[in-house]
Amino acid sequence: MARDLLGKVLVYDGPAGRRAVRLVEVEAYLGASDPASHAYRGPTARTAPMFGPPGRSYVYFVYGMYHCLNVVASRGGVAGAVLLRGAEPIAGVGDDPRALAGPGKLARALGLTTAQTDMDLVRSELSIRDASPVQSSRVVRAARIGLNQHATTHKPWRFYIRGSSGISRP
DNA sequence: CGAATGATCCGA
DNA sequence: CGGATCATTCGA
Repeated sequence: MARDLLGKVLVYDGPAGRRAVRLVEVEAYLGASDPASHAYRGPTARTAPMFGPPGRSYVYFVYGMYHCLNVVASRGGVAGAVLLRGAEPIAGVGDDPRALAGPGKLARALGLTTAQTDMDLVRSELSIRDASPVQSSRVVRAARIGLNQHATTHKPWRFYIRGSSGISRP
């Protein structure tokens, strides 16, 4: 579940060395039942990772200048992914959480591009590691951000840690 | 092919 | 609120 990614540590051992952050904001996207999902209209070359096994990365390029990182998390055999939207600095990304507040900024701070799509997030240079669970009382559940009206489901599939400074929008 | 569009961000 | 800026997708 998307919510369970909160508090976990994302590590990228890239060309610039180790970069690590603590996830504080995520959004869930389903497949055919979710008009806002890239998997809504079936598989394409770009969205192929979303239809593969869970626990891998799906990175896409948008607006001609930003990359966004997702964790593939199919639900009962149905395509799905979790968009990583915000984090707090741990190592190698400076010390300003605002530089990690937003999916485009997060991917940029880590140095991720579509070259890092479809990677094994358990055992590769891009990985997610367990951390102590975040208390439910610290988690806020809300509507997702940035979707056009038609794709908006109004379902509360955005999760973030209350009070964190690495959040894109309170 | 050509055109429209977008899970964003920044600055005015 | 609009501009930047281009890979991807869809229709002809």
